[in-house]
Amino acid sequence: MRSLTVCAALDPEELRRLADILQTSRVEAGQTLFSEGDAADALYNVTAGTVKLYKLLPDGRRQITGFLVTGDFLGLAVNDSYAYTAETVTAATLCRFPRKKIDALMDEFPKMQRRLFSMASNELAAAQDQMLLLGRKTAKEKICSFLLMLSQRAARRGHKENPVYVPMSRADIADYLGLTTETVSRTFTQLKTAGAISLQEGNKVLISDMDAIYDMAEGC
Amino acid sequence: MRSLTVCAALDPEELRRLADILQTSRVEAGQTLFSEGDAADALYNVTAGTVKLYKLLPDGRRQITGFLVTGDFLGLAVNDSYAYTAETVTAATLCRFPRKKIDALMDEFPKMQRRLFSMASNELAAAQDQMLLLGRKTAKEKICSFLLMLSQRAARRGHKENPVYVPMSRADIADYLGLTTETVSRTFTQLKTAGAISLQEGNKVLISDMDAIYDMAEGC
DNA sequence: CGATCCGTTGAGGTGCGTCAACGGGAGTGG
DNA sequence: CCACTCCCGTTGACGCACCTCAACGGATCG
Repeated sequence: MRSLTVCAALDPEELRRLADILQTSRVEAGQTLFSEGDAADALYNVTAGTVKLYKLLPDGRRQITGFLVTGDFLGLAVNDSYAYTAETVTAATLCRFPRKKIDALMDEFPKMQRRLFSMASNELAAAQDQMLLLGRKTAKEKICSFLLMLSQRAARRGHKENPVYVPMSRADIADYLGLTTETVSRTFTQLKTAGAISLQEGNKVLISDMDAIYDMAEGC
Repeated sequence: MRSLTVCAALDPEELRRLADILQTSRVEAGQTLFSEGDAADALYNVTAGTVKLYKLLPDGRRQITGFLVTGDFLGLAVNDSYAYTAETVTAATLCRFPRKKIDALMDEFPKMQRRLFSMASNELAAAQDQMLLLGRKTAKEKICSFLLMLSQRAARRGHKENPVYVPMSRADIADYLGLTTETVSRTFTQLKTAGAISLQEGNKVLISDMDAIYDMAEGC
């Protein structure tokens, strides 16, 4: 079994119990794991690939609230129903924990609950950063912040921070940053022309002037 | 001692222990409780009044990430430092829990930790709604969503849902919705002219056409 | 080799921001 | 009691960052 972030703080006994209840599954790109409003009967942990979460308005406008990668969990729900849709961006593998069983485990192992709480706190902080981005940053600042987020996340997972792997489409990036695909594309071109980045094979972005990207992410 | 939302699920013994460590304080309007980057040495629970949380960009642009009222808690931190500034909107009373002591209590009383986790999950869901608002809604949709949020929150706390008490300034509303004060003002005027709302004495907004506000909040 | 999807680029429009002015209420001081 | 100032909300005129609509090229696939 792959090491799971949720489980990092657990002892062997707890891990064994967890392994008993999880189901691992492989999902190809572009598949819906669950939809907004579905009964929230499970918690998921991403062990490979990228997953996006999004909410829709009645007329189809979409806001992507997060891109999840290895170690992230999804499926926290409020009223026993999911508040967002989850869809794979790339092929992915996930661990599925039935909610009833995980609730029971949380009572039994406070350390696990604490770990989940800590992860939820981190997500809350990330959500607040994203609100600042959506409410107050310009298109260029949004794109630079986005690239930096991906870079820093890759570094934290032990991958190289540059070039950055950007598996999602322009449409997904736009719906994450509150822009249109055209504006995303134009802004990439601007940054390319300015010599701050260059686009490479395989959906990779080379940040050639990291300092400039840092400054532009915060409007300095 | 007033009943605290964090404590709703606790038994008398737990409540007594909690009462031992909390400090209650009265704070007037416009005071800063703590600033972004400060050492996060305490958790707070609002027992009266309204508090706003915000983040700043280097050039002064501001994003308010939430307005907290009675029962809400604040002070969750990631790296032992606060990720946002907290400031009172109206005069308020708060309970302050030193972090070290609350951490110890959480280990002792899993029910309390569970309650905090559940509140964090709710905040996460609210944050995702706010991202949809900031990234994809128009000014009119934002204002209508905001009024509905205040109305529903008042109802949940046992107050009447209409008229809605709006204690915050146009500038605060603007920084919460990703707009300018002028646009907030103009949009209120539009809604007033359309007969959907009317402004009353004492910072109250009467929603005269609730259905219209509902529809406009989601772009129907 | 047509069909589809995705990213890019251009031309033009617009919703909201910017800048400015004004009026009312609250606080202050004479 | 009356100036005077400050702050807040409102309104108008104008500009622009980003959206909309459209066209096109390359990649993938049957």
